[in-house]
Amino acid sequence: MTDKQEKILDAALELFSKEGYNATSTSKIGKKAGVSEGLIFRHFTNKQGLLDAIVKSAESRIATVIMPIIAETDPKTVLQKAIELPFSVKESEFDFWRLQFKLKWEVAYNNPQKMQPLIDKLAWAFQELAYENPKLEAVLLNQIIESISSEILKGNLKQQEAYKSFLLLKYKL
Amino acid sequence: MTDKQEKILDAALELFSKEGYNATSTSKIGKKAGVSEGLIFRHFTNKQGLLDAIVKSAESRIATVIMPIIAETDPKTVLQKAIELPFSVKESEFDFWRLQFKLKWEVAYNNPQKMQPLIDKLAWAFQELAYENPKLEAVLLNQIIESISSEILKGNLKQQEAYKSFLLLKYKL
DNA sequence: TACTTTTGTGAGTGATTGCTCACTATTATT
DNA sequence: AATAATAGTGAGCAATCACTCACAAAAGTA
Repeated sequence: MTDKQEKILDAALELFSKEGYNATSTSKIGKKAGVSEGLIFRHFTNKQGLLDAIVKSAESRIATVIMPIIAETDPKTVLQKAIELPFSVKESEFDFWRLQFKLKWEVAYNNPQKMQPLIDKLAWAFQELAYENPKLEAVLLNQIIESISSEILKGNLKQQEAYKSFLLLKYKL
Repeated sequence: MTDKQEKILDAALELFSKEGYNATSTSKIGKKAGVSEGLIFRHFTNKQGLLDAIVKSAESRIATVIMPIIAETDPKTVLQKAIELPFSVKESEFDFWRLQFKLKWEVAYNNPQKMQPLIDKLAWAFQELAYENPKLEAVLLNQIIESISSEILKGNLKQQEAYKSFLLLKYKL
């Protein structure tokens, strides 16, 4: 991975995230990365290949975030950490996460369930805590977490601290 | 509103919803609508104007769906109707709703909070039912409703009936 | 009927798109 | 030092983009 390759990936991530995949031209990416347009195709074959590279690197990044929750052995802590997840996203990573959510609405990009391991762990936690319907509880909480994330990324969620406490209370944490 | 104008709007709605705004060319819209490309610009000025027309007609459509809930006087029925909302969307209207959700991620399109009246009504219902934090409860339930809707639109939500019952039970309805 | 307005066409516009390619600069291998 | 492989450039490609415009058909009005 050369220096310029990373510059290209960074520029593409920012532009795809802010303007969208189709609205971003390869010429814009080259300009933003300070690189000739042709180099993009040398390294990533085509525009889709550039997106693929970004998505691939995303998978490990997502795994990193989810891992500490999966590894947790106390069910209450699992829920707590899961709820706190969206509130702890750093602003420097907003571009990255915004792109992830955007891609969910792009038919072109086939979206595998990257959050499934987390859902499974949540189901386990709810089971341990003797909830009546642990699987559906897990699906619901995962939905809540994702929608909080997207609201935060869009800058729409006010009084985040109050909302976090409210949720923790709801799950008796 | 001429016959061909509606044909254009229908074609644009379907294409914007399925492929995305930027990925849809005006030539494709004209072809799908069975109309010369130039006619699009005669009636809607430019491509953005076409999207604007769709969005404008969307507002009344959304109001129609929300109205019966706003008009409801029994708090429990308000919650029940709100929860049932996403499960009752007809497949023939999927294109329309999918576009609404897609636009939320387009920076280009300035998104006013069309659901605010519903959130306010939910807050009122929770207040009536003596919930501790009615406003945050309303925000949460609205988020749940929206995320269920998007999961259904993406074809990702299995066992819908079980999930609906589960939610109704959670809110003691 | 004569005239005006609106609806509709389709060829044509310059700009931009994703991408190629002949070429040079740099780095790695022998 | 000579050779090979890789990294990088930028002009140029056909295709497509959103959009215009001169014109014809249809509809409305007198």
